[in-house]
Amino acid sequence: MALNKQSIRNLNEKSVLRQIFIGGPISRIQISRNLDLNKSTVSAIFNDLSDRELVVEMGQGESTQVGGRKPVMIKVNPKYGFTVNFDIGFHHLDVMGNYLEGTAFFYQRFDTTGFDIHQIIALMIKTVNSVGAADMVQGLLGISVAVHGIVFNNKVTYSPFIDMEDVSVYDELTTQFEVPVIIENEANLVATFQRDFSRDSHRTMNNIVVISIHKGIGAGIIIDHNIYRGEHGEAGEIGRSIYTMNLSQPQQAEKIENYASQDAILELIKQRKKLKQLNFAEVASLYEQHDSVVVEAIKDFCSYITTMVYNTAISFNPDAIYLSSDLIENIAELLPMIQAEYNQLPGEGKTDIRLLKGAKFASLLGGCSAATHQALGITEQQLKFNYSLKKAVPDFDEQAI
Amino acid sequence: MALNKQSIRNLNEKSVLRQIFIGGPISRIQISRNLDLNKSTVSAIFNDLSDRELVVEMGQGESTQVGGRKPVMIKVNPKYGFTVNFDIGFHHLDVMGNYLEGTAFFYQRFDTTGFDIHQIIALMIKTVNSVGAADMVQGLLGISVAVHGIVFNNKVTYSPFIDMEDVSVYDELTTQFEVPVIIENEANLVATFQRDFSRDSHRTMNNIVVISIHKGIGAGIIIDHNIYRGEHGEAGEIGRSIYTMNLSQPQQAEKIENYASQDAILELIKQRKKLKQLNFAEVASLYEQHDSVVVEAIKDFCSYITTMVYNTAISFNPDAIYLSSDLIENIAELLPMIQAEYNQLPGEGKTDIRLLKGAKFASLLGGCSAATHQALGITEQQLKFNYSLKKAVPDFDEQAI
DNA sequence: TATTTAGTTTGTTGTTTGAACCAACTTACA
DNA sequence: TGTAAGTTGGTTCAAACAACAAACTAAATA
Repeated sequence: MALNKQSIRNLNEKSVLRQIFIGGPISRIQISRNLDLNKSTVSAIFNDLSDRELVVEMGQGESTQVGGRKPVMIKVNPKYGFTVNFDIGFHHLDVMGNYLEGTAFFYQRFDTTGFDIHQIIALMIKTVNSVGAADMVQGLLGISVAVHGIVFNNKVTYSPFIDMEDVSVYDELTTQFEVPVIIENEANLVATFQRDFSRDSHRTMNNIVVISIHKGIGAGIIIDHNIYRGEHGEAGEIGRSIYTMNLSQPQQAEKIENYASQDAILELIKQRKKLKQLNFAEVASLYEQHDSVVVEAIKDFCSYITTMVYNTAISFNPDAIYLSSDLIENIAELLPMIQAEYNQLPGEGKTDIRLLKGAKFASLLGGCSAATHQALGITEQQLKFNYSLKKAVPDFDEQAI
Repeated sequence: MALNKQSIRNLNEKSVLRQIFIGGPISRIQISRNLDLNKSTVSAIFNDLSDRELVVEMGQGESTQVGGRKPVMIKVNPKYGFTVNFDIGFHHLDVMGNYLEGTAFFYQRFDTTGFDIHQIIALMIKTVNSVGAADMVQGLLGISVAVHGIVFNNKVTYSPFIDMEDVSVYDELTTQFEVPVIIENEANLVATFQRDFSRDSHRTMNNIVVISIHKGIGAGIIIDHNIYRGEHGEAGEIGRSIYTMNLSQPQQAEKIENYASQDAILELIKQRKKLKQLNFAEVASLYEQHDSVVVEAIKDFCSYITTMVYNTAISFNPDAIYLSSDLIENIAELLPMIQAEYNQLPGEGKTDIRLLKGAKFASLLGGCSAATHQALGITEQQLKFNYSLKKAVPDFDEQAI
């Protein structure tokens, strides 16, 4: 498609809106300079956006220079509307409500043990209806759902933990609420979170990979600022990789997540120590006590992860690889161990390996980003969001992020 | 950057030119329909392009319908100019001259055994000067160089087979010829060839991976129609992957290409059979004779490749994976063997595994595409080229492609 | 001749642009 | 303290320009 008349203003409008989004409070003149658009054009577009109440003026900025009129600072109107974002976990449903610029105003975790997919969807619908935010121009703008499985075109094509019974979450929510609905793989949303909410890097990252290690192992891949899904949404399912070169019996090849996932490690420890129950805090505690079974299991875990990280770095050569794992988060020694082992492997100028900060709300916030992109029609370009949870999760320490 | 006034016409001009490129002979009205641009706009843009002699009218098309004026067909002007494209091999330098639309008019292979990089560059410069094509509007439009190594931003950062001595091929050629010069990794150019020259698929492929198995093993990755290079041009160096999970001694981890590359397999056979010399045709012949050493080595080779292909398919989930390998090309049984073993591995709706057709000239033609893109300033969008070698390589059977 | 389709011409519309202008601020200086 | 000069932000408005729609010409079929 070429540029016909409508698309021009449309695109420039989105570019200006994006500048206001990512540039925080910003003046018209600065937008004009950033976009190489005439300032009168920017003014005209601002007036349109302002008429639609998408953006608001917010007092004057500083004239730090040699004098001259102070700029009028512009920002996204947080009262324009909000998104509601879900994460369907194994035994819980997480919900977060976010204003347009990302600030969370609501968070809740529901226990869904024993729920089937119909009950979960009913709970989602009920929750969306209850999460009204007052004084909004538009109200609900979009809904996102993080799914632990494979998703393609808003359809869940593979769900190892929850039985989807051929129910389409997308259809159910779309018919109920007439706003954009996004169903997306959890690892992809975590990667989106890292891209749009993180402040952990000064340099701009074009390509990042998030390796999410929980029940299984999956990678969320951002290439050229966009989620890379592959042909059927199956890209990054690196837990299914085969590392055992058992040449004589290819049929017996086993995927790596069968022994390298957190669940596999926990299961191993439980078996060896003949335990019924075991959680990550307990593993961490046993590890601190130098329990030999746990130490050995963790050491193997690190080696597996290191190899996977190394091969992923080689395949994708991203700017950084982020690890999202409760085990690694709970045992402080693990990340340095993995990094040390990684650095022993051949190669120069190795990829940065980092711990994903703020993993607890990552998929929800990533979903907020995806839903907001969709709601504003800015699907091609990256946005940057406010990281502010204090209203929704008062006891959460944001400084740690 | 937003759309300022200059960029609009510029972009539409490129869109029209691209239509003419990929749409073969095409009429103004068809372009207008394809691009959703008014036909008068298309006419105006055509006149501009025609004034610059980039495109030419070529007689009338058919009016297959119920009557009406016949359309005037338009095509790219093959006499506008040409590109010169090199492949620096281990012991040879390949050169091809191509008209704007891809047709090869010149091909030569030079033996460069014993040459250092200075001599190779001197030979390249001499060759470009001699490859004048007559009656060209612009003459030389661009130069491409395929390199077996890692390239980033037109700089060779790693060259395992040729000593680059800190010489910049890019600088040498750019100062000598004032046209765009492109230095690019060989596997990336082969992937570009597959994208832009291949006729082997009806469906449009967004994402493809070419695995090039020669002295080493590297992948050329096309994501969303563009070469994916990664942060430092190192993406797809999958030969460096580690598959041995020797947990106790990570230092001893060995990269897969040390035993899965063609050179490794040939070396193994040579050792076991105590041979001094061995080429692919001889291996093929020994394999047909059921030579046990060769059969076993080839069987292992297939298993290694299958595993690499499987893991690559899992990581990237591309539309198809193409294999470029002399061994697989020379022994007809190999591809079916790999495919069969691949299909035994778990997973549904598996990625297509295919043999790259026309491997011999793939990097040159991929370079032609890259150089032409650059010369026309169409870097964001895909072009499709004419596959015609008969003028340059009369004895080559194009039907096999 | 009626109808259909391709392409051109011409005047209209919408968008960016540049220049002039107004607004508001800082600094210098009387 | 007051005022003029200089600087920067933002608005207004006519001009430029690209895409567009409509009317037209050209050339085909039935």
